[in-house]
Formats: sequence, structure tokens, C-alpha cells
Amino acid sequence: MASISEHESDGVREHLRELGLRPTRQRVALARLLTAGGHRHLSAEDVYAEARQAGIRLAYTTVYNILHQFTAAGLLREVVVESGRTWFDTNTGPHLHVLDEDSGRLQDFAIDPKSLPLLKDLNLGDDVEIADVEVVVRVRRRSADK
Amino acid sequence: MASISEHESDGVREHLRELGLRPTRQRVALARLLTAGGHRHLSAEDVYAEARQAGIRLAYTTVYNILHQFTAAGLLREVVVESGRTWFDTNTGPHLHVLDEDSGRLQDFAIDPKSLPLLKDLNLGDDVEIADVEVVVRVRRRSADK
DNA sequence: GTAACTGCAAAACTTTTGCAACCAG
DNA sequence: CTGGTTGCAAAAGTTTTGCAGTTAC
Repeated sequence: MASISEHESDGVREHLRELGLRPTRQRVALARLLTAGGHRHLSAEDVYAEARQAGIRLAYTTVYNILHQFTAAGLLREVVVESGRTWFDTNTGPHLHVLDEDSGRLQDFAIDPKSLPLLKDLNLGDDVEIADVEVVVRVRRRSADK
Repeated sequence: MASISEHESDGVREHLRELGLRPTRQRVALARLLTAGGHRHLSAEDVYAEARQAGIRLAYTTVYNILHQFTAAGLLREVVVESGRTWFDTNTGPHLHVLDEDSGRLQDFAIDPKSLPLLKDLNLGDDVEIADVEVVVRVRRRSADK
């Protein structure tokens, strides 16, 4: 539903405007960068580095600002699996995460966590709604102790 | 399987020794503190504050050391739901977590994430094993915008 | 013109590290 | 004794804040 995949100059700007975000140079550039190619998991640092490498001039602070704005707007999804490191997932669709503890790599799996039968048993009460379900499966290579 | 619930002085010390941890003053004190009362979610800071309040003299660094050692030994479980904050869960049994985004509170629910049917569909390969499954359900109060 | 946005530097936090002093077995 | 532990201070790393300057409309 919320994806920026246009290649024309105007598509991205329009889309941002629809989300209530002014299409500034930095936001347009990051939106393009984040939607080029397939789905990825990026840290703020990754995004900053890629942006600079792509010739986009912008501040670290702005990267954080924009990533949070994009997350709030539904363009990204925040994933936290280790303290002190936030991943921004360009895949906002239903899926779960598999963390390879050996390599630290995070991988997507196409299963909808929101459809878990167990959620029906939760009995949370009428006044709360489920905003999100995050499933992280931690895996290790067998017998490889180090 | 790994729980320190003895009230006698020797039970805790013995248990720690069985886990390969020397029963130092700090470790014994924290082990007692963490197993008093029901299951809880504590940050390192929480543990430090409680310990000091209980008259236990120990350093912040030592709290981290011991919490990690206890986690490795299976006495605690680390839970990360927000960047820059690690919770230590005294409940090491199978359960999932419900995060109240309004209050930031984390609550346990007694369902075994490892028994999720979806895990059978994962097809991870023969060389990897599932070390842990973490399920966080984020909830919000309905319509209460602030 | 004006509110929204960006950039810079510094601050705020949590967690880790290095190393000397200390303690359990 | 001797290696495992602790404590302190400092470092490391990520994310946030305050505010002046800039930009979109």
C-alpha cells in the first residue's frame, strides 16, 4: 500500500506529499534510494553511507529524522533485535525475521505473523488493539561452536 | 530447570557453583534478589538500583557482567524491544511478550512460541538450529491518541 | 513571509573495555 | 598462591536535542 516505486521525478514527490511530508531534496533522495532494488535491512549508518556514496549531501541527524518519519508514515518498519542497533526494513508487508546469530544477518520469511492462531488466545481486553507483531527466530549453525 | 528459589544460604551458592560461577558476594546477592517474588522484567539500571537499595554494594559494571553470565547460564532471558534498552526477564520458561506502547510496559503471556506451527514452514536448512523464538506483540489503547 | 525542515555540535544514554586491586578455593 | 572477579574511570556506540540557518510553498 505504501510504496515508492515510481521512476519518474514526480511520482516520489507526489507520494511524499500525500503522506504529509514536504518533498525536500533529502527526503526525495532517500525515498528513491530506499526503494531501489529489493527489500533490505539497513541501519541509520548504512543509509547515511549509501546516501553519501550516491552523492546525496545530507546530515546524519536528517537521516534519523527522515527514517523515523518514513516509519511513522508506513514506508519503513523498525526492527530491533539487539540492544543499541535499530534496523530499518524496507519490507513493510507481513513477514517474520530470522536472525543468524553467527553472522548477525537478518533475513525475511514470508509468513504473516498477524495471522498467528495464538493471537486469538491472548485475550488482551477490548480497549487495546494489536499494533504490530514482531517475530524473531534466532538460529545458529549446528555444532559450530566458534 | 534453572531456578534459584532456595531460602537457605547454601542453596544459592551451590546452584551457582553448579553453573560454573563462583558464589561471590555480588552474585549470591543478585541471584537472591532476582528470584524473590514473581517473574519480572528488569533493566540493568533497575537491578543496580534495587541492589543498592537492598544494601548490596556493587558496581554498575558488575551488574552487567553478572546479568550476562546469568543469561548465558539460563537463569535469565534477554529481551530487546526498543533500541537502547535491554530487559532481563526472570521468566525463562516458554512465553511471549506483549508490549504496551502507551506505557512501555512489557507483559508475559503463557504461550510457547517454539510450538508455533509456522516454524515448521520455515525450511531453514539442515545445518541451522533454532536457538530461540521471540514474539513481541505491540498493543495500543484504542483511539487514545495521547 | 512563514512554518517546516535541515545541519551542526554537543548532549544523553546504555553498554563495553582496560587494568589494577581483591577474593574464593 | 592463582586465576577468576570486581570496581573504577574512561571509551565506544547509537540516538536525541537545541538552535540557527535554509527551504518549500
